[in-house]
Amino acid sequence: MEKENEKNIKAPLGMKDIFPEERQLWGEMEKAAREEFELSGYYEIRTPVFEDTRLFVRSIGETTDIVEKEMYTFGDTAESTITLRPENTAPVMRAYLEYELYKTKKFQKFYYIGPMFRKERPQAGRLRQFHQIGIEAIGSYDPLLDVETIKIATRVYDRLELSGYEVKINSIGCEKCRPGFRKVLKEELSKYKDDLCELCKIRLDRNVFRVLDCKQKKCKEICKNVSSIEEHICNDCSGHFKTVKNTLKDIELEFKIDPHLVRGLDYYTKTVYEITHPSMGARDTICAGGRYDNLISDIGGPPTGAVGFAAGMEASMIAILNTRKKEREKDTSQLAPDAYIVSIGNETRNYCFKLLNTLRQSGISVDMDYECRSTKAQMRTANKLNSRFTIVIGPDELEKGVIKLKDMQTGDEKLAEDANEIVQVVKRNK
RNA sequence: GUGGGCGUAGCUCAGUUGGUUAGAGCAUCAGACUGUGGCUCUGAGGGUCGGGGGUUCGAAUCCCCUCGCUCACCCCA
Repeated sequence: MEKENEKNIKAPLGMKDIFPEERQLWGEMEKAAREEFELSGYYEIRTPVFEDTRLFVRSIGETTDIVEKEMYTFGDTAESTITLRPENTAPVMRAYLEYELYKTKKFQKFYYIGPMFRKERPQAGRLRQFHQIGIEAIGSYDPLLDVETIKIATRVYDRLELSGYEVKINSIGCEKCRPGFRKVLKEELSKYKDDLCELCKIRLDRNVFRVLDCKQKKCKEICKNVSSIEEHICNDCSGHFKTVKNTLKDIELEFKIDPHLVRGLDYYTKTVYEITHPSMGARDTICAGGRYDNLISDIGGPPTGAVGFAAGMEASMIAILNTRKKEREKDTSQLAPDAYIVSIGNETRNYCFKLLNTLRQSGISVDMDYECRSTKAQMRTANKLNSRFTIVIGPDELEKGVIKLKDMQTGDEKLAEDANEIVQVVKRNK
């Protein structure tokens, strides 16, 4: 027991610290996403990380794994519990409903960025606290919006120089035609029941559609003999799907129809899509989305069409790093200060500190030594920080009232009259 | 929740059939005519070999348990 207590405290399982070097890529992703989203009229909404547990139970589906065993749920009041959001579509819909946005402006576009939580075993690109970037277009059934969201996702990835990703789409029907297809599928698959894997035998009753994306060879073979969703969806869904496909072609967006693409969350209807990347491990989806025309009515609102996607930031990042050149990873130029002040002798330190603040005031990023180290050590630090300039202040400079400026690229040194002159030179070289 | 793999210095790893004070590279720090970086050279610090128990004269090495990480499954971004 005592030994347990002596152990160093670590970050909780499946939760990661992000340090400055790698955070740069996070910033890049966020910037690319925000700019693309806003270019298309999507604006940021921030919802709480906690929600009433019932929101997720109703929207995601009571029998899904997420709700059954992966949610972080805590007691709130005596009667209610709150849950750390496992995804953000339901919270955004909740906000839309709660503020009755549909009354004043039915059609709205939002985007969000932030942490999500699912209590599962961590794996490559899959953590307990992970981050998603997503968009939601609420208040329309227009298939053009399905295409718009897909296009936006690809534009963000293009901007981040991710190559080789694949867009897969499918239609899973609506509440009218899905039950019929579910029944047919179950009947057809039951004929092969003995050959299905153990898991699929269970899925047969629990969630037939999941059999379609089983990875077992035998199950895959069997699925080839089964009729596809496309043959069974209603005219409305079929027409919608056709428009989506044709529009994607019109705007020359490459995609593949994947009849086995099934989503795990209950609220999806009609169009579902996924963006995958081959460089990943077994889990290759970096972005997934689709239409969810029943979600708002499921949680108590008026019938409202909606479509959107969520991209996993950690997963996307792995894909991006896999395709980028290695030099870019090491690029620390963003973290380098414009100048580093080397102070020689203790009596110069106060003067240096004043200069430091003057320069910062003028927009120059600058730092100095706080460990009273030798001149050589301070120079080494300036070099390691990749600082463009070094400012050297010793007793000589102090006495003459000048500032020595060294260009670390050329090695040239010169004397400046005052801080303002330093600012000019440094800014010229930015 | 289920299965596989792996835990030796801050990092990447060596470590022979069990055999003295456990090593290297990189990184860190310090020096090389004391006011100047990168390159080179020299040196230093840093490890209860994940933890606990067992076998043995002797364990990083063999056995058991445990914890951690990781990959995969279920499921999902």
